[in-house]
Amino acid sequence: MHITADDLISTLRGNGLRITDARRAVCGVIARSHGDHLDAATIHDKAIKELGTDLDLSTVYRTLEALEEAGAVRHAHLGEAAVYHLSEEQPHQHLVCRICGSTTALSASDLTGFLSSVETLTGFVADVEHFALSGVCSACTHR
Amino acid sequence: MHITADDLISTLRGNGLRITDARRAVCGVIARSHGDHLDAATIHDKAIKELGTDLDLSTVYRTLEALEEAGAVRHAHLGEAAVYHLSEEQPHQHLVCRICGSTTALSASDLTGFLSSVETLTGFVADVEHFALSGVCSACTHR
DNA sequence: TTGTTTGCAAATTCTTTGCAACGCG
DNA sequence: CGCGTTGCAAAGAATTTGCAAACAA
Repeated sequence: MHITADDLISTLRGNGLRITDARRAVCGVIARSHGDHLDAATIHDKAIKELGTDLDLSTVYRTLEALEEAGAVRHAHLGEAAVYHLSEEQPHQHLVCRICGSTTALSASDLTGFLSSVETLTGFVADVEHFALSGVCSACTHR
Repeated sequence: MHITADDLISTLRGNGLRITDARRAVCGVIARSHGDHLDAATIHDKAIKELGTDLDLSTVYRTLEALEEAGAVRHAHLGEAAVYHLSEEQPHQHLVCRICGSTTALSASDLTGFLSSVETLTGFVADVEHFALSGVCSACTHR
């Protein structure tokens, strides 16, 4: 089942945090972002639209931090800015083309073999989600 | 054979660039860094020692950019700051522990299988070097 | 000489932080 | 009411850029 804004709000409340309009807006944006990975600036813009009033970027960062501490949200580094997404999404490796900037995803099932061999070899439990893999996409290769 | 400072200097000269004390110092630092991945601030410090006189950080960045454009040097993102290294070094994946910050390397041979399957699946030619893989090292797992 | 480089300082980009006012519970 | 939250403005950290002076070729 999909996570809703209310689920996120409940998570915050469950962690003893107070519920404000700012947090409701950010939770709404994240909940509706399913599949997308948004950076703080984008979340900020969308939250302002959702809210009607203004909202400080630092509040967005603080809310994302709270959601991340609560385990509901995670962030990844695909390029310059960090992008945030629900932690329930299934892990996938991002492949970012250094030429055209496009992002391709590699599903979890295509990664398991690699990850278990990494763990066997080094004892390292990798979080593929966190950093993108840089490279050249097939379209740019054929040019 | 190992790349020397003079090789790097020749590369720059070959690209029509002028040779200055600043560039000689940066090339020297990079050439002697074999195996290490240094960030701009570290290269800056070492270059100043090598040079005796002062040297601006922006000059270090510009020299690294020139070396990178010439194809002699590449950079990777392991943490906050970018790190630079000779491009002749054999590709290896960096595994950075998000708990203790330690870095483990995974050799090229352990990666070929994974990389070729990525290419088969998506047509994406990955540059494992560029971004580190985040995760938890075995020492931190056992704690 | 002359077009490149450099140092310096300021601008940028993303993110964090201090603090007084504000508002949820 | 009391303490968590917010907005604001400023601090940071890494990197880039504009410009006039200095310098390699």
